[in-house]
Amino acid sequence: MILTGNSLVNQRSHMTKPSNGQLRLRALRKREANRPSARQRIFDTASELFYLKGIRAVGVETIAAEADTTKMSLYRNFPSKDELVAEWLREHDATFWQTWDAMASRYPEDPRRQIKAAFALLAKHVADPKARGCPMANAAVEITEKAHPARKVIEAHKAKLRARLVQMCTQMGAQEPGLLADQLFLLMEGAQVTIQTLGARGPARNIARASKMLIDAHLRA
Amino acid sequence: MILTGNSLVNQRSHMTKPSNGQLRLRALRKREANRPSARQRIFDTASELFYLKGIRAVGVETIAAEADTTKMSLYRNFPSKDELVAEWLREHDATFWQTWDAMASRYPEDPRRQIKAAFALLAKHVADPKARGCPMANAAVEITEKAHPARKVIEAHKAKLRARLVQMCTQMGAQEPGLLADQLFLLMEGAQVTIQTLGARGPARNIARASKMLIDAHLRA
DNA sequence: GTGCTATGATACTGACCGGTAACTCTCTTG
DNA sequence: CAAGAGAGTTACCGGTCAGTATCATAGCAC
Repeated sequence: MILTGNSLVNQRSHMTKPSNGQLRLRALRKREANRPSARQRIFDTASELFYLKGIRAVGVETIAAEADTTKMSLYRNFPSKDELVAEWLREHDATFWQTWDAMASRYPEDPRRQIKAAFALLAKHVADPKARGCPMANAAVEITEKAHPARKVIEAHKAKLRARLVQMCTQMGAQEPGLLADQLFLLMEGAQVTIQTLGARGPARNIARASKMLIDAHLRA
Repeated sequence: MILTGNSLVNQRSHMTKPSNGQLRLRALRKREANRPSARQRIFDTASELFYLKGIRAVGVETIAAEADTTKMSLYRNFPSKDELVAEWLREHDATFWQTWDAMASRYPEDPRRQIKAAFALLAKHVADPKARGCPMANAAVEITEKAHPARKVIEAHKAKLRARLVQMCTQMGAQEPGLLADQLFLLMEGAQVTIQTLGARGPARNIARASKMLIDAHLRA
């Protein structure tokens, strides 16, 4: 115990109280209508930071601070940073397929148009100067440990995408659907990775034409 | 100073000496004929570890230990870890173009064969189960800081590669050399990145056929 | 009111990070 | 033999890492 002026101040500083001004501020912020839960804020912040700065470059402390909460709330909602990363990718997988299926259902029975729409979406994403490629592929580059919980999410996602492409190419009547699907896959992955080295004005900007030409060549055969 | 038994032992422990056995071992290893310099060992070890485990995943201490030396030797030969990373990529750039030019000079005036040979090399690399894609592209994913010394190395490398492809496609007589070059570039980058998610049996294994078909389609036009 | 749940705040652990100081040893070159 | 360069060794620095313990508080349900 330390004697300060005429008041007793407990040495354990987690017992010291914030000023009244601070208290009122926090109370106000907490009462904000529709304020997302701590879990949601942490998840959203982590998703953004992982994508923009990279997984290893972002610490849990930074995530918590940026989400306007503390590390304890992070660890109350997620078992570990690795699991938070895996969760982020799981959610990305879910929304990816949601978008994909919505797009596909707009052109039922027309795989050609579906693929065209998919590449249009990709072209749009790849033209965004803030984009930093595919979260899955980037994570695969950063995470080399075979046992990391995110790895199976990544591999499953990419395997599913490849299978979908094969399916579409088959429906389209391509003579070598496997080859065409892989070619399209390589174009997609290439576009996402090149924007990180040559930007939106690099090879990625030709992604739509590139895919069209490839499909035409296959269907001509 | 501490009195231990009847001998004076300086408290500063960096003055404590290793056992005679340790000394003899180190002396022997040091005298090994043709043992590369500390700098070389550090550089080689760092290159391998950065590539296989990732840049951020490898600490300077680990590099030094794996190179059978210490951190001090690392910092005597390289100003910082960031510069060591940049050096690694600079060397990769140099050997890349050495290989490329050697390959190109084997088929002078025949850009078609040159490209075929380039993709054959890529196919071989991509089939290696230990390969982890392109060091440049991987580094670009890991390094998000705009000021990092490695960034300009990466961007210059990829820009040069793209320019070379355009040049070759032009020589080949393609009607849209820029488009063909970008398509080939996307295939290359895609192949390197997909082996990290779907392995050598993924889409990357069709890289040679994919490029051939693309070139054929362009030349037919 | 009384709990209960979610959240907040702070301090702490042990490990590791990149980077440096200070000193010793050995080999080479003159 | 002397001088210098290259290399090795250990301890240390301040900072950050992921993860935990402990207590406080605010809102809600009953």
